[in-house]
Amino acid sequence: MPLSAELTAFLEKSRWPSTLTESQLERLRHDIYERSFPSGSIIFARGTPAEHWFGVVDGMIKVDTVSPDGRSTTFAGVPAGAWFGEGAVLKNTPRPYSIVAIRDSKLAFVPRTTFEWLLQQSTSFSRFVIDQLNWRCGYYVALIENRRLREAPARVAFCLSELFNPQLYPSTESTLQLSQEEIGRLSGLSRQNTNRALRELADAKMLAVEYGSVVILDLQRLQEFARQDE
DNA sequence: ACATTAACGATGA
DNA sequence: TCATCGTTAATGT
Repeated sequence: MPLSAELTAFLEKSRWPSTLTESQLERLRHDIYERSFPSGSIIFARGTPAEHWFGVVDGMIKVDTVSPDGRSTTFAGVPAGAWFGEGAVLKNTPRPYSIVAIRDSKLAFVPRTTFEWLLQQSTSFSRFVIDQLNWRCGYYVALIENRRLREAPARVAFCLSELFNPQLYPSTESTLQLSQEEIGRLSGLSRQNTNRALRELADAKMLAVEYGSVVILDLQRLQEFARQDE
């Protein structure tokens, strides 16, 4: 069965497939498949076995947990163009987080056996996965620093600007279709605080607030504002 | 004090 | 009609 044009284009713009040999690509094309999820749907609940590595072809997903009393914490937002889930696949343990579609989304599924096979077959693929894990680690170190030392606007600036991390999220578009509620979850702030922080950032012309989305106007200043220590 | 939650009307898709 | 937004009031630590 031939791949859809959309999935083919997605693989072509991803960094790692171009480093594979033709026979490795052949197996990848054979094993990979695509599925769609409506906004708000739970793609995988916490605790389900990690049988796949994922690419976000379209839309946006988040990784979060829900406590017994119904409150949720978001650990990461993953925009279109990114690959994720290697941690749980490598450990071969149940997923410690839920994966939820924030918008209507399309995901590429790479089965665990294919993923493991590529790791063994291709040093450049292994290197891609190592780099990916390393950048994630760096992200969480910076996140902890940011959250302990900075005020709300800088926290929001950090979470938004990190969605443009070229290694982890290489093709994020400047309009982020995120409600202020979701941005609050990502930043660890209430919606009301998020709203105030966003309008401060908008006053400084770093971004523009629109209905159901924010438009990044000056990514460099947003990054500087997120990281500068005061 | 301060942030978070609750609650409200207004407004956009 | 429903989601989202901006604001104010109540609540909690």
